[in-house]
Amino acid sequence: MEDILRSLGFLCLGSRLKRIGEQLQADTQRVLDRLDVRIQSSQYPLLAALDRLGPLPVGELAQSLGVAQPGVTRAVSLLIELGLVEVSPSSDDQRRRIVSLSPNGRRLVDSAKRDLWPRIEDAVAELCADLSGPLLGQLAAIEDRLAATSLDRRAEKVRATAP
Amino acid sequence: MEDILRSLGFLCLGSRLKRIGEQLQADTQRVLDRLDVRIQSSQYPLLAALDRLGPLPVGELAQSLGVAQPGVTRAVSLLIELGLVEVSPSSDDQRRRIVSLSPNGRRLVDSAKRDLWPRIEDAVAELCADLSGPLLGQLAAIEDRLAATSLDRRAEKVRATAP
DNA sequence: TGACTTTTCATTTCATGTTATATAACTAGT
DNA sequence: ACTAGTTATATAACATGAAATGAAAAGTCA
Repeated sequence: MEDILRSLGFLCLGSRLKRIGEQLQADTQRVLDRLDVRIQSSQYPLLAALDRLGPLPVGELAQSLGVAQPGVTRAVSLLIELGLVEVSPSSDDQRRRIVSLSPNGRRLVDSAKRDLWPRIEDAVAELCADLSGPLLGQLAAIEDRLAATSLDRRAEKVRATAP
Repeated sequence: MEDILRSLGFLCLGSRLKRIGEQLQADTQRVLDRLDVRIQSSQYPLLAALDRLGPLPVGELAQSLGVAQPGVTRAVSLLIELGLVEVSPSSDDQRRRIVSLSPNGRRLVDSAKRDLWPRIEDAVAELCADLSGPLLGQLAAIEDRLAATSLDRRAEKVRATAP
């Protein structure tokens, strides 16, 4: 069965990037599910941003993640319910709501930095190893490699071989 | 403002690919809006698949597009409402619904192939021109170029310079 | 032939992105 | 200090992806 997005090349690059990205996220989610982490893989970038940059107002968080502000507002509400982040009003500007990691969120991030993220990063790095040349060719290689061995299988192998 | 997804590299490659893909699609949508084409840019791959492969049942359409079947069912319903595709039952298997371009859909695809798609393809090709080396570097270059000149602006320029 | 399994598609539910808009707080100009 | 504009966030409406589930048709096998 012909892969239309691949055949169309540059014309459908947007759809194709989205498709590959979604597959990577879905595979990452499977890794999380297997480890009984109960958050969505897509929430990690927000937590990582708070970890890296410290407490931030909603708007700056959106900017640093490169997404629209309503998406961050919604994600923050969800993470508050899960008890992973907290919000406090800014002292000098009552409109701003400063988002920060809660103690539980801190623990989650610390353990992810130690145990989870390196594994995923290694799996993705392995997936992209030795790629070079034009973008479309690299994307095709990634798709082929993913079809042969999904990212979550790779993540297991990485763990198995790491000391 | 630090771009977290970029800083995190391979760890958030999935989110990053999605983000770039969404931006490309949004820019493409702006090109369509300006030309008063009233369909979503994300519908074009489906129409292109029917154009390239001829009438197809829903399942094979989903497979050739690399998306899940419910997405295709929904997109087809929408395109039927717009009068761009038609569905007919398969003669030998009553479960299958064969999707094909309607006369209006045929006209839309033909005009897009002539006027629209080459312009978008050229703009994306220009966006990705002269890229080489590691994937993350190419993605960063694409993001930087898009930030400097959006894809819809590039599409206009391409048209302006083409004879 | 009749019961069980598989296949195909539709529907539902949910996650997450967008844009548009409402509201509250801040800022400036008179 | 009042009015007008701007900014920060929340909310609503919509688009689109996935997974789970349901229902009908086809296939299989005793």
